[in-house]
This record gives sequence, C-alpha cells and structure tokens, in this order.
Amino acid sequence: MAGYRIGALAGRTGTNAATIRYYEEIGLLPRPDRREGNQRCYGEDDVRRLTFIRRCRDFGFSIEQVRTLVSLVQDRSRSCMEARDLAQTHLSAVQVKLRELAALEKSLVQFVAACDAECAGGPGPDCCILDDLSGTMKPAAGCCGTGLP
Amino acid sequence: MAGYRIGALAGRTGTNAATIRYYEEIGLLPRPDRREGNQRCYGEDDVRRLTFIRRCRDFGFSIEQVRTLVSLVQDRSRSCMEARDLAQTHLSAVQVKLRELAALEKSLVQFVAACDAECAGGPGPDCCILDDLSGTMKPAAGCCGTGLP
DNA sequence: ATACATGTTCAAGTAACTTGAGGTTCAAGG
DNA sequence: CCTTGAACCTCAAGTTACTTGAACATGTAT
Repeated sequence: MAGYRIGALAGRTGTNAATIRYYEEIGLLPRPDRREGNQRCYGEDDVRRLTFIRRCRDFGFSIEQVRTLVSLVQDRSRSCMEARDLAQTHLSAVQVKLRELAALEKSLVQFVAACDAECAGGPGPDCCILDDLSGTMKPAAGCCGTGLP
Repeated sequence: MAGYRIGALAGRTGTNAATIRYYEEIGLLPRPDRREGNQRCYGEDDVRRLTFIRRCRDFGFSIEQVRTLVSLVQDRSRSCMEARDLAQTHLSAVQVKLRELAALEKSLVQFVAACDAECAGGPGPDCCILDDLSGTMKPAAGCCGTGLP
C-alpha cells in the first residue's frame, strides 16, 4: 500500500537507482512523495512512466527525444503523428548505423580470418596486417589487404 | 618540405584539428616539432599514425584499445595475434550490437507502419500507440501492439 | 599595410550516466 | 531493546571522447 521505494522501482524497471535520481534531477521523472524518513515513494504511474522512458532509451532515443515523447503522452491534444515522425527520423538514423555496423562486422571477420591464415605461426615480426592498418593508400601488395580493422 | 601544419593534417586524415591536439594531450600522438611561430609541424609518419588511429576509432575501438593497437604496431616483437584477439573480442561485441540494432529497426518499422495504418487521420486523442509505449505488460487488446518504440 | 584565415593555449561544456564519501533509516535477529 | 547490515539520503566528482569558446599570435594574399 505504501508504494515502492527506489530499489523496488529500480527492480521493476531494470533501472539503476542512481539513474532514477538522475532522471528526477533533470526533470524527466516528477519529484515523488517522500515518506517519514525522507525516502522516495513511488506508485504505479511512476512504474509506467519509467518503463516508457527506459524503453525509449533502449531504442536509442536521446534524453531530449524522450522528453518530447513524454510530453506527447502527456498532452493528447497533439497528434500521435508527432511521435510517428520522431520514430521515422530515428529509424533512418538507425538504418544508417546498421549499415555501418554491418560493414564493420564484415571487415572484422576478414581481419581475423586473414590473421588466422597468414600469421598463424605466432609472433612474427613480418606480420603485415598491422602495416595494413596504418597504410595510407598503397594496396599493401598482396598481403592480407583487408583494409582493417 | 616544411611538413604539414595542423589544418593540413586534419584535412588529410579527416580529423578535427582540436581532436588532433586532444590526441596529443592524451599521448596517443607524439608531440610534434614546432616551427618558428610555435605552430605544430607534422610529417608523413604522423599522417600514417593518425590515419591508423582514426580507422580504428571508426571501427569502434575505444581509445584504450587503440592505444594497445598502436603499441602493437610500435613493438613488433609482440605477436600480431594480440591484435587478432583484440579484433575478435571487438567483433563479438559488434555482432551483439548488430543484432540489437536489427531488432530495433524492425520495431521502428512496425511502429511507423502501425501509426500510418491506425492514426492516419491525424490528431486523434484516441491514439493508442502512445499508450503502448507506457504499457507495462497488458497486451493492449488488439491495438497496434508493436511494443514500441 | 592590412585583412583575414589559420594557428596557439587554456578552460569549460557535452551526454548520460556512474561512483564515492559520509551520513540516515529500515527490517530482522538476539 | 539493541544492534547489525542492507537500503536509502545528498552532494560532489569522475567517466568517455571529444567540442566549443575566449583571447591572443602567426601566416598569407592583396
């Protein structure tokens, strides 16, 4: 009946207690009631709100974007289309990042494979892979050549 | 013959000049020679080294990892296998991130699509998508239900 | 000679938290 | 009732990898 203390809220939402206090400080969470001993006391609304916030953060929205999203939830007179647009913008950024990361993964796989193939013997001072890394342009004449890492 | 000034090095490596000074400060780049008027003077070695550093950073290695990589390049008596292992570790992390990002992209696509389908009319106060966002567990009974963003 | 770009140092700001110090409050066991 | 230990409190500072700004010096083109 007495509501949750910060640890319980933290547990229910998978959030660090210090992060909850931080969100309060930056105004992303409202100041909660306090009990006798000055400890924060949260209710279901706080659970919902923090769940929402964490979910948005997990999906890569910035704090400022989350702030906007929260205000959209608060103020229904504005269209949910604003949320849609925000999501769309974010989606585009995610897709770019996704492509970059996929390219990175490919390069890393090649780098590791090249290492395994060429340098398997161990600590050879002749390893050219590290040269590759610092090479500016020269195609490293038939060695590894992954352009990695 | 006088070497590059900081702006030229920045241009050649696609690095912000302030970032170059920062790298110098944290010891990732050596202190360069200075010319008469105290301006930094770089050579080809610096171009190579900074290219290497930027490339590693672009590939998501942390500054500390790059520091290790740089020292590996410097000290050939150690195996390039260390670089391989670092890359392998990094690869695993990248793959996790890649999977998360792919899941995120899917959710965002669904969210935007659901918005288009359900709320296309505009600013309806009945939009349930935002409710979805804050819903803790209840499956939102047949509405949108993307669990997004 | 005079603009104006480019360089210099040093300090502070940024995001989004996390960690630490030093002190209270709460719940359980003896 | 008393004590222990976990959980809580506030406030300050640390983290990562830079970026931005102020105030001044230098280099280059006209």
